[in-house]
Order: sequence, then C-alpha cells, then structure tokens
Amino acid sequence: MKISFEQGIADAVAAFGFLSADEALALLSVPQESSHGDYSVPCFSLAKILRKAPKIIAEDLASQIQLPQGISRVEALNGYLNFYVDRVALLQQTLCDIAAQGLQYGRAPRRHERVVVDFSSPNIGKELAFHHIRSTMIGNALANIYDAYGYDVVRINHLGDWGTQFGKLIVMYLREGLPTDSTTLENLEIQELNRLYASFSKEAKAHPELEDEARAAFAKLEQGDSFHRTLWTAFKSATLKELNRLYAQMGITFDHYTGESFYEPFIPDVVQELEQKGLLSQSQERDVVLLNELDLPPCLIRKSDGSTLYATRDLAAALYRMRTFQFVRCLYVVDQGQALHFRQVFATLAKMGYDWSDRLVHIPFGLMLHLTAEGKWEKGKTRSGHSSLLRDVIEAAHDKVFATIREKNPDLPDADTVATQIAVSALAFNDLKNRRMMDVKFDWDSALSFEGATGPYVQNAHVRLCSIAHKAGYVVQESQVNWEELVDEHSYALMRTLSLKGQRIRQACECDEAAILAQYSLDIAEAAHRFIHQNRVLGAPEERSRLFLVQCAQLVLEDVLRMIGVFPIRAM
RNA sequence: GCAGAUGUGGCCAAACUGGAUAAGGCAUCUGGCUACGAACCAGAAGACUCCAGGUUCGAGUCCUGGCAUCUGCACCA
Repeated sequence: MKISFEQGIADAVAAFGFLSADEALALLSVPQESSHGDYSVPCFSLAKILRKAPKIIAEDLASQIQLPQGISRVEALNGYLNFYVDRVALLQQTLCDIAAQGLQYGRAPRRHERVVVDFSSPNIGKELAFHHIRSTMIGNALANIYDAYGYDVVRINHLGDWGTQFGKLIVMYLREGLPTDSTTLENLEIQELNRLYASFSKEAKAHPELEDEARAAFAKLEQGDSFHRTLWTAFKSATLKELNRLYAQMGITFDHYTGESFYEPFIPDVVQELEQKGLLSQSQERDVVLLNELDLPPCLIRKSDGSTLYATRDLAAALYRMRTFQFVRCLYVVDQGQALHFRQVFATLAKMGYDWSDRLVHIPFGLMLHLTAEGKWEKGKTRSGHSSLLRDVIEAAHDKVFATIREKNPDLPDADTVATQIAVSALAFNDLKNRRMMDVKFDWDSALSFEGATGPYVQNAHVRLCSIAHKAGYVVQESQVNWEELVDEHSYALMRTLSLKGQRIRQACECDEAAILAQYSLDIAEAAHRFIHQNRVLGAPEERSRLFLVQCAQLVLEDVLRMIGVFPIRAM
C-alpha cells in the first residue's frame, strides 16, 4: 500500500479546521537544509487568520497535531512546522518503486498529445560554429524532457537551406570559374563552401553590386533554374555529410530534416491567403504585413524582386506543422537575438485568424560571446573568424580526454570512442548546467575544464556505481534488503535525491529549462560520490542492502544523463 | 532613440509559486589512496545579491525610478 506523505501531512494540518487540505498541500515544501526535516509547513500566512505570532502557531500545531502515517516526528522551528518522515517507510517505498519501474521511474504516463521541437537548424553552406551547440543541446534536452513528461515529441531540424546566401555562394562559385561537372560537385567539401562565403563577403565590400547579383541568382534558383538547382543540391549534400557526422558524435537524432526549401511549394498559398485576408501592404515595392497596432515593425513577406524571406517560410512552416502534426505546443529553440522575428511571425498568424498561434513558443537562449581584440565580450561571428568551429572544439576536447584516459586507465578498451563520448558530454553539460538565458563566454580553458561540476563528474559517478554493481556479480532483490541498514546519513540522502526525479522532470518541462535536470544530475552524482566514499559496499555486513541502493541510483542517474545529452558510460 | 536579456564572493554561478544561516564549482589554503574508480571525499577562508526608494510578518526574487553590459530594430537567415 502506497503512502502519500504529502497528503498525510496536508490532511493532518487540515484537521485543525482553518485550512483546507489543498491549501495545506500548497504550503507544503521541502526544506533546503536536510536537518530541517523532510517536509515543512511555514506558518507565517496563518498568523493573520489566527492572529498569533507564527512561532507560537508552529509550536501549538506541533504539540497538538495527529502524526500521519509514515511521519515519525514533528518539530516547530522559527515559525516552521518541520516533519521528519519514517526513514524506513520512505526508503522502502522509493527504492521498490525504482526497482520495479527501472528507467521509467519518475516519468509521466503518455498523454497522447504532440509537441514539435524545432532545434539546431543550422545554415547550409557554412560549417557548424561552436555556438550552434547551444540550440542543438538545449533543444535535444527539451525534446527528451517533454518525452519524459508524457508528450509525443516530433524533432525537426529546420535547416537554413534556402535564401539569398545561396545566391552568394552561386555567384562566387561561378565568378571563380570552378568546375561544375558532376564528379567535382559530388566531392565538394564544406570547407570550400565556407571559403566561398568568406570571400564573397570580402569582395562585396569592394563591389557592392555583387549583393544584387546574389539576390538575382537566388531569385533564379527560386524560379527553378535547373543549373542553379544543381549547384544548390551539391552545396546542400556537402554540408549534410559533415552535419550528420557531428550529430552522430553527439548522439543527436531528428525525426525530420525539413529545411526552409521544403516549404517552398507552400509559399504561393500563404501569400495568396495573406492577400485574400487583406493583410498585405506595399512598402517600397515590397509586400509586408503591418503590425503597427502591436508596436512591431512590419513583417516582410516578399522582396521587390518577388522572392521570399525567412518570415514567409516560417509562416508556411507553422501552417504545415499544424496541419501535419496537430501539435499542442511548438517550440522554436533559437537564440534570443531572434525574439523580434518570432513575435512578428506569431503576430501575423494571429492576424490571419489562427487561434492556435499561442501554441507557438519561442524558447530563447543567451548568446555565446567571444573576447575581441579590444578585450570586449561580443557575439561571435563566423565571418570575422573569432568564433571557433564545433569540430575543432570537439577534437581538442577529445585529445585532452584521451590523454587523461591513457594516464589513469591505460587498459580501457575502445578508448578513442569513449574519449569522444566524454568530450561531447562535457561540452553538452557545460552548455546545459546554467539557465538557458545566461550568455556563455567562450574560452578554451573553461570549455575544456573537466574538474568539479562538469560532465566527467556526473559520468564518473555513474561509472563508479556501475563498477560496484558489476564487481558484485549478482543482482539484489528487494526481499533481500534490510531497510534499517540504509537509514544512515549518506544512504538516506542518496535515496532522497533519487526520489525527486519525477518532480524535477515536471519542473524542467514546465519552465522549458534543461538546466534543472543538469543541476539535478549533479545532486545525484554528489550524493552518490559521498555515499560510495563513506559506505563500503562489497564485503560489508550491509552488502545486499547497499548494493540495492547502488542499483537504484545507477538507474536514475542513467536516465537523467541520457536526457541531458550526456553519455551514461560504464567505464572511463 | 525604442525594445529585450543580464547584473549575486577574485572568477563562473544556484535558489521551485516571495520563506529558515544566500547552494555549488573554479582559483587559494589544510587533510585523506596497501579502502568497491582520487576525473573523488572532508575541512578552512571568502558576500552591503548594481544603486535609491516602495509593498510585505519576511525581498536576490514583486513594484517604481536610475546605472552598467550585451543583443535586436524594413528587401540576411
């Protein structure tokens, strides 16, 4: 029979008659300080109703309350009513749940509602810069979190595979007179595209007419010119080759790679609909949707040469996604610099009469800043070159990890693969451990730091748990556990941390904040490291009981690590 | 100029819907491997939470007004 400790306390408080059980439940919290008990009810808000000092109220309640089932004692302190649970009861209940549900423990039941997550979404034709890891890792983690909270998640990589940038690349490619035979195009490499893009930017400064040429070339591409189309396809597949290699290293997958070009066929209908609904205005030969009443600049739909823009394609994408997926929520995991763009797009959809436009949510995050020559932190720009490439950072991290493995664990099999997994996990963790709106100041030392609150710290805790379970060579069942052997400080604290999994998933999902789970993984790892250090498992009289706790901790940690994009490796 | 984000020890930062003595990490100092993985643990030191008012029994958190940094603001995405 399951005990609800929270409900029991709420009912006991409600029995006094001045609060309902629901109100008492709302007041109930878990103290930060474990010496303050397992649950507490602050009595300050009761002071008005009872017209007594909170301290007195807490003391009165403590002396008169009927202890609910599973609560061993209650204490009044500083106006708080602190409840201490019966450790054996909570240990037994929590650990048996974990053992029975395994990795599913703490996950919510399926809701049969769909959530679309649009993340990573890099531009085709450019290499992934290190700052692209932000949308990729935050989006991946949020997708995992929504899944854990019971939603059916659709992961979309909204590739930037359309737009004037391709005009630029085409212009530059032809200007340099590069060969256009099929073999050359098939073997095109991403670095070459990067170079073309950079030299376009340079040349365009001296010859501004190149910008017009690029726009013309894109217009031609958009009109379906087959030669331009051939070049575009080659550019795209060269980029995708490299992207897929990086995603594989990071353990990231998508359900759809529907980039901007995918929505091209739907554009005429969108423009027509805007026209029919009387929303289009002309401004300097461009088609725009005016949003003056919302204090927003107009949303640009069509350029003077008739070609489309980012916003137009986002409108088409939103309509397509609604038709196709019937989502209850659609997340756009894109940096905060684009907040205005999304407000414009969402507002335009609202003006079109789509009441579901409020299901579209921009999930902004802070920028990755780089130190300039003048000593100021600024947004990294791939072009000006002070932004590092993702593959370079992964490689540097791999090399550093590999050297550490050679030194600490020279016999580790598959060391190269493990080094990559640790490296990528460290970068993921570093990106997720702080609230997403915080800017990240990139520097090599902190990006490659692996001590303290880092990826390797949480992975190491998992490795140690696995190692103990593995060396034991058998699996403990709950019937073999003596719960009294787990009431000590470190065992109990570890169990208590594990018990919070479901609530942390809920919190992370409700505020779209993956950092909550990253911090939680640190809590688990810390409790595990302490437990392992303090309590000998194998060969101890309490071996079976402690091993059971180890098994449970491993399961919870594994699932949480996976959610935040950290590889739950078993040896390092 | 307008709008948004951020401001917490030397550095990076946490704090669930306002709650107890403002977590934790890095760096510094001290201990701990013949103990299941020391990529670890234990301890010390370090804070007018940007400033000024206000609301409240109670403010890092809410309100008003400043200041600082970064970002965005019509034919790039």
